[in-house]
Amino acid sequence: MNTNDSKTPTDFVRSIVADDLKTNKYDGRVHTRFPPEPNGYLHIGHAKSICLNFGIAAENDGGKCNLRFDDTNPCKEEQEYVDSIQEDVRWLGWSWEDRLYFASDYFEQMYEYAVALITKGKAYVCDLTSEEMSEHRGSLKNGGKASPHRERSVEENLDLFRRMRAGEFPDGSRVLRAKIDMESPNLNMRDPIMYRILHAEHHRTGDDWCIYPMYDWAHGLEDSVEKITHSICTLEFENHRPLYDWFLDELGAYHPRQIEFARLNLTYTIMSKRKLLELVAGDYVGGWSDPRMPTISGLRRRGYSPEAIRNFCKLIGVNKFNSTVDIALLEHCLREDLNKNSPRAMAVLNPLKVVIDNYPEDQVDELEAVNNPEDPAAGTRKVPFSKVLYIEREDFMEDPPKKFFRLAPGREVRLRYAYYVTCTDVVKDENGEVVELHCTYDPATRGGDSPDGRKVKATLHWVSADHCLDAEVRLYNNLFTKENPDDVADEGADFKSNLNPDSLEVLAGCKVEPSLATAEAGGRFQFERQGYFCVDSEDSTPDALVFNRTVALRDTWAKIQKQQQAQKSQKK
RNA sequence: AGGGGAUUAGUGUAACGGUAGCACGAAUGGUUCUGGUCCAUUUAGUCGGGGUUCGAAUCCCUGAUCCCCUGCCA
Repeated sequence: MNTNDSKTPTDFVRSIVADDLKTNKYDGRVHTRFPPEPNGYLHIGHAKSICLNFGIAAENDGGKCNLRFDDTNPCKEEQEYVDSIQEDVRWLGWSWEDRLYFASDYFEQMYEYAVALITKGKAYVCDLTSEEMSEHRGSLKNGGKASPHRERSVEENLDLFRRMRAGEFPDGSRVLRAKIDMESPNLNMRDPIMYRILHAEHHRTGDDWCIYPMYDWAHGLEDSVEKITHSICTLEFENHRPLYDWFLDELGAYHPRQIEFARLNLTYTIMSKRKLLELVAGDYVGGWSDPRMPTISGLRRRGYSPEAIRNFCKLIGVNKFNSTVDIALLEHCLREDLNKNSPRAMAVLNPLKVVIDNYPEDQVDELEAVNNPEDPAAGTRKVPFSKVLYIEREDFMEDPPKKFFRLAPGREVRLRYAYYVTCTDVVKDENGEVVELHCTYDPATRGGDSPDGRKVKATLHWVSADHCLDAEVRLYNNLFTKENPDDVADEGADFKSNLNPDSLEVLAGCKVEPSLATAEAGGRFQFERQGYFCVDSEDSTPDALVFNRTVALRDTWAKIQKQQQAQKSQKK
């Protein structure tokens, strides 16, 4: 079945949207938003949210989705993140058209709304220190107690708040709080802070402001100003919804509906921006776009296609309970897309020299190879064949076990698109290491088929020694050794103790077919019988090719080998 | 005696009182000039206990388990 064509999944969020459309709750409008804080790079978990928000907008007539930066905390946010986020959303294939917004653009409006709330007697300036406020807040089981400043007059509050904005008070000396209910079992309703004083430079507003709005106060207003219909966020904000509703109701402002869904978890992966930042800052990886990172930029550099990621997001569904998706599902979506769309090439990662003894010394055959068996339109190309070749070292065994179908002394195999060859001799060095093979070829099998109908059990990839290009190949494995990287053995250890020391393996001296000379940065290929690879977009040059392994092909031989080894060790 | 949310094969999800289905994974076989792809088959589930009903994953009661909430983060 072609999962790309599978119809749009129905989930509880889409059901709510459909119901609201039916009852004409928002005049038939559907307007969502993706509201990242620009304090890190986007990752595959964000892709789930992006596909949900932009997806819902795209599926409904006239539906819109805004890209909005929730830049209300100047201490953590940077322009670099603003830029990368836009690049990533675009690369994933979505468009916010002309609706690029910043929460910081609404600061003035938010200020006026705050004045309105103060005037209504529903907000007050509080001078408690953060420690005192924490004490006053009470605990999960016990109610809080009122701040001594709770009953300040409207006039005094207005004056104090104006002076907060004017910069008359130092950081942390005062806050503006909503006057709600210090007894509420929901801690978020115990007179939450709306504004704090922060004499910090904001990446967009500079030093225009020294008071900054808190999330709960700001976010609903942002949604309201943009006339969002469905404000989709993650589960941990469920407890904040009463506050979201309270602010908008007290203000009598346009009121979107907040809906919470479960964030994505993936096996062998961390999704916390804080932890990802820790890996980058601590040089555990080569940056946000390291191909081992679950960031969109990392996946892109690794060779993922946007289609694969979008299809993955479609398959995982949307729900209200936490779950952890098997990374194998992501890789399945990847292979499915790459299999259909990547041109094939031959590349020998771990070369073993082969001399075809009965092949003429200076002859070169130009053999025709299929570019993509899944796509006839991709056409064919010529691959040069000559007397000295390289094959994959692991495609030869001197003493092959059962079920090993590849080359061995005296055995005949096919060289893909070329000839049948038979191994006649094995050359070893002083350590007994195989360094060269001698074979004979059957000229009648040119192109790869035997006119007498003779069968071989294996087809090997190869390159011509005189024509091939050298390349570096980077093999990637899971960044963590544990399904759940936070599952740490020792007290005091953290997720970094589960980092996989073999997450990157660099292979030098790989031999690739000459057609790859013109491969463009980021270009994706299937190296036949091995996996999907792409030209590294940062380090590859025409003189020094670098390929990243995006994902290996499924490998049943590896499974058989594992079984055989398991059986062997059982017998012992 | 805090509040909120949730629980369907190994994993992720569907079924909205009417045959528990799909995908991934795993296993087996077939096809194949990639041990890939493709095809076929198999595997395996409603958190427990009560009820309501002709009929319950779905409604009610009850218990268990998991997640979130005491930042001047979002």
